[in-house]
Amino acid sequence: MGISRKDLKQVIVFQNATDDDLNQIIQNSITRSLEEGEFFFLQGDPANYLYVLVNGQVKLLQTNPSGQQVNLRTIYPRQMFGALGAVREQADYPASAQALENSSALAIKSAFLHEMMETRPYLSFDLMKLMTSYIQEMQSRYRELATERVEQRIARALLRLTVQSGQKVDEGIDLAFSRQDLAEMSGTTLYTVSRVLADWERQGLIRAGREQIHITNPHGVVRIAEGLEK
Amino acid sequence: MGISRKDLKQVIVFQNATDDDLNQIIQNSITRSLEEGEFFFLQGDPANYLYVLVNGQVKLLQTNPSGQQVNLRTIYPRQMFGALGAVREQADYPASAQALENSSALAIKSAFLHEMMETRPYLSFDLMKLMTSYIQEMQSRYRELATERVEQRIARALLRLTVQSGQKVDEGIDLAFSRQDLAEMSGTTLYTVSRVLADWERQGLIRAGREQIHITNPHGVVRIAEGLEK
DNA sequence: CAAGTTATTTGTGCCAGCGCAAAGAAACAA
DNA sequence: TTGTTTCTTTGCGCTGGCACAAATAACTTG
Repeated sequence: MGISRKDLKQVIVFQNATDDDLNQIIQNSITRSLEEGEFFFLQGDPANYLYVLVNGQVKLLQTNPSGQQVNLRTIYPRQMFGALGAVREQADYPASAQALENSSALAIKSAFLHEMMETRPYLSFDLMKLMTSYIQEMQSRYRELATERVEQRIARALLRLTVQSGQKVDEGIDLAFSRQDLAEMSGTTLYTVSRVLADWERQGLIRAGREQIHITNPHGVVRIAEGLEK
Repeated sequence: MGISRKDLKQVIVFQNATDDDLNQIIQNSITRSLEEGEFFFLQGDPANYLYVLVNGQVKLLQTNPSGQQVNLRTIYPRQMFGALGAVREQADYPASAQALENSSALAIKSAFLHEMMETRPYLSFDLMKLMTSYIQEMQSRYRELATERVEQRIARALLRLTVQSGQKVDEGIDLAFSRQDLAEMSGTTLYTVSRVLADWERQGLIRAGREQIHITNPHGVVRIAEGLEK
């Protein structure tokens, strides 16, 4: 199952690409399909390809020498990942990309995009916009981790997920993530996440189940995220 | 005191610029000189200018709604800062830039660079390289903050500073930073930094004074940063 | 449906690191 | 020199959140 020009045009970085450009990109790429749990690439691998997720869900994570890992971001369809390598030659991926469910992605040769960018300003330009948003997000998350307490960070993680993937439901929002996921996203442990969620459930803010969270009172969660509640 | 083409060429982002480009940049910019403690811009201001530091030292910091702040990075001469606004129109600075000592910087109109980039691929390209390095650094720091303990983070902060600004001395490295600075850089409090440094001094790793740290045993600090010591 | 696997909850103990406060030391001013 | 400011140290109490372990609970598989 391939990807059409029209699909590719939905990708933020390619929104200004010409049809001819898109065709070239498609010609210089292949589709990779992975099962849940498999990796598109590992931290430290040479960054020879960049990816556009076609379907599924992919987690970007970084591991430190002693094996602990943190979630950097979750990738949804039509988003690009692994693009850092297209900018510097001979770069290595600074993070790993793991499929959270069966996923397929378009793999574009880094060197090819690199070359295209040298003659197509709009492309670098759109990629830069993407990068600035990453920088800002990482800066905010860094600040949050440094200055905010766990409850607040978990609330923020939930809200971020809501924006990215939660389907709005009349009486709340449904999310499908494990305590472990949440812990990695908010820089804490699954034990703490479990306790906090149990607490919120008692307060009637959410209803929690196995690998899913239903936010019944989004406003209350926002208040916690903002640090308005103690 | 102005800045010459030759100086500007030292700036990483402008390394591939033509003389004509550099002249244009100089013509579309002004020099701003600030006293210690003053701000080039504040978080939330419209990002109308980007800066190239000519001399002095500038701290980029982010503040949360309740006023706590974290250090994002320190800028040294010939480095660019506040560039995010050149990419998105109508952007606001996501952080504040404060002069750590009397400093002067070349202020370039964001809109002007924006325009230049539309016709000069090399420019966006070099700026992208800079951005990727920021992203990677923020990702690492985020991971460190999430998974490493205070001692380790302080050691890393010291090493980062060593690379950026420390003059190598035969028997060690001299750094001029306050406990407060170190605390903001490693996401902790000045009390903790003070205690940790006192401890290291007892172990003979460093000698510490008011606003300065002399690393006598760099290798030992590296070991702590790597997490090899308990 | 029984057994196995994976996710979650919860109790308990513990300590790293925070926050406050107060005192000391260095730098600066006049 | 003496006061003032700024930076640093240190004692002390406190607690948020971690670590481990064990019990549930939910899902999967044959």
